[in-house]
Amino acid sequence: MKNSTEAGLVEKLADPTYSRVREKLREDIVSGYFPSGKRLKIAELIDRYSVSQMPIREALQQLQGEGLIIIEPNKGAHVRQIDQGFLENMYDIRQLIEVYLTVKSIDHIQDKDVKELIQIQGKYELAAKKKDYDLCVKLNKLFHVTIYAVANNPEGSQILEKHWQLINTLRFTHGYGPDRLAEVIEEHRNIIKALDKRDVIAVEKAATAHCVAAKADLISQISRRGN
Amino acid sequence: MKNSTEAGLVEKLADPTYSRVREKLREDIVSGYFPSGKRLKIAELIDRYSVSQMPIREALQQLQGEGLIIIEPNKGAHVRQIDQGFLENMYDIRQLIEVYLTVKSIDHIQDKDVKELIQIQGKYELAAKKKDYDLCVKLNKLFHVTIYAVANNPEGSQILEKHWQLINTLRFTHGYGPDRLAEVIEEHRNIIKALDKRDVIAVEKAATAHCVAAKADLISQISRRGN
DNA sequence: GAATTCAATATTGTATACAATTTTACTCCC
DNA sequence: GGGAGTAAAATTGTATACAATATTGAATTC
Repeated sequence: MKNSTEAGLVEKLADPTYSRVREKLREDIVSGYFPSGKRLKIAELIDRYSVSQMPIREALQQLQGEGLIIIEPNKGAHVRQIDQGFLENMYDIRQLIEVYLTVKSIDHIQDKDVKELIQIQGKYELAAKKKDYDLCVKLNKLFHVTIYAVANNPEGSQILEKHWQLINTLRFTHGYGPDRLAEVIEEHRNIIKALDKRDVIAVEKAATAHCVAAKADLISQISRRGN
Repeated sequence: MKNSTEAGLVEKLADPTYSRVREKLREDIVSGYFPSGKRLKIAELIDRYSVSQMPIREALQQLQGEGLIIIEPNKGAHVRQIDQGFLENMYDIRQLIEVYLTVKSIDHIQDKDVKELIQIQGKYELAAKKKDYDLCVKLNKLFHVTIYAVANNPEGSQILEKHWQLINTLRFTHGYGPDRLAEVIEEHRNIIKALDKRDVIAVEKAATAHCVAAKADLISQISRRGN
C-alpha cells in the first residue's frame, strides 16, 4: 500500500494540464462554484484556470464522459441540471448495483475487511458527533468503496463513482436532513453486522434500506429548498 | 416519430467534425478495423479521416467516455481490450439493469407496445432464417430498446447502450454460437408472452434467462477462438 | 546474450490564430 | 409590445506550429 501511495503521487504530479483542469473543474462543480445549469464558457475557464483553450476543451469532454456536464455542439457546455426525475432514475439504478456489490462482497470478505469497516465506521461516528459534514462525506464514501473493492466488480464500482459525484454536488448544495447522520450510523452498523455474519439476506436488506433512506433524504432536502 | 427522424437528420448534417469523427471511429472499432488493444495514433487517424488533430483528440475523449477506448496520459489511446473478467463483470451489471428495466416496463406497457414487440420479433425470425446476422443484431437491439423506452429510465438505458457497443465489437469478431439465433427467438417469445400477461415473475425469469444465455454464448464464442 | 545508457525519432500535449456558428443588440414595422 | 431582419459581438470549432514526453535504435558494458 505504501508503494501504491507513492506511485499515485508520482502520477499525479506528472499529469498533463487537461487532467489537472478536469480535477479542478470537477471540484468547482461539486462545491457549487459552478452551480447546476451554469454555462461553462471557454474564455471564462481560460481566465479562471490560466491555461489555453485546448486543455479546457479536453477536460470538458472528459467531464461530459463522467456525466457532470453536458456539451451541445456549437453551443457549448453547461453543468448538468439534476431534476427529481433524473435523481429518481439514477438512484433506482444505483440501488440495484450497490445492493448487488454489497451482497457479492460476501464471497471474498475476510475478518480484516470487517475490522477495517468497523474502524471507518468509528471515525464516521466521531465525525458525525462533531457535525464535520465534509469528513462524514469522505468516510461514508470510504466505507462503501471498501466494500466495493472486496466485491471486485470494477464496472459496477465505476458506475457508482459517477453517481457519487452527481449526488455529492447535490449534498454540497442541499445538505442532510436533521436525522440523517444518526440514520447512516445505524444503517452502516446493520451492514457491518450482516457482513460479519456473511448473511446474504441480512446484507441485502441492510444495503437496500441504506439506499432507500439516502434517496429519500436527498429528495426531501431538494424539495425543501425548492430547487 | 417522423418529426423526430427529420430532426435527427438535420442534427446529423450540422454536426461538428469531432462528432463525425467519433461516429466513424466508433464504426471502425465495432467493425474490427481497429481491433481489440490496437494503438490509436493521432497521426494515423489524421491520415485516415483527413482532418487535423484537434477533432481527433475530441473524438477520442468522447469515445473514452463511452468506454470503447482507453487514453493514457502522454502515451496515447488504444482500443479497450475486453478480457473474460471484464466481460463477466460487465454482464453481471448488465443483467441487473436489463432485468430491472424489463420488469419495470410492465408499469407502463400498453397493448400497442406488445404489438410492436411482436412485429419486431417477426422480422427477427425472418432475418434469422436468412442468416442475416447484421439485421439480427439490429432487430435484437430494437427489441430491447423498445422495452427500455417503455420502462423510462434513461440512466439505465444509457448504461446498457454503452455495454451494447462493447458487446457488439465482440459479436462482430466472434459471431454467434450455432444455436444462438434459435435460442434468442425462443427467449424473446417468452419475454413477449410474459409482458403480455403483465406477469412480473415470468418477466423476471424470462429476462434473466435471456441475459444468462447471451453471456454464456458470447463467452463460449470468445473462448473457442482462443482470444 | 542481457542490461544499461544515450541520442534520435516518434508521438502526445499545448498555444495561438483564424474559421465557423451562435448570440446579442439594434432598427423597423405592425 | 412583439416579431422580423440585419449587423456586430461573442463563442465554439479547427488548423498549424511548437513544446513536452515516450519510444526506439544503437553503442557500450558486464
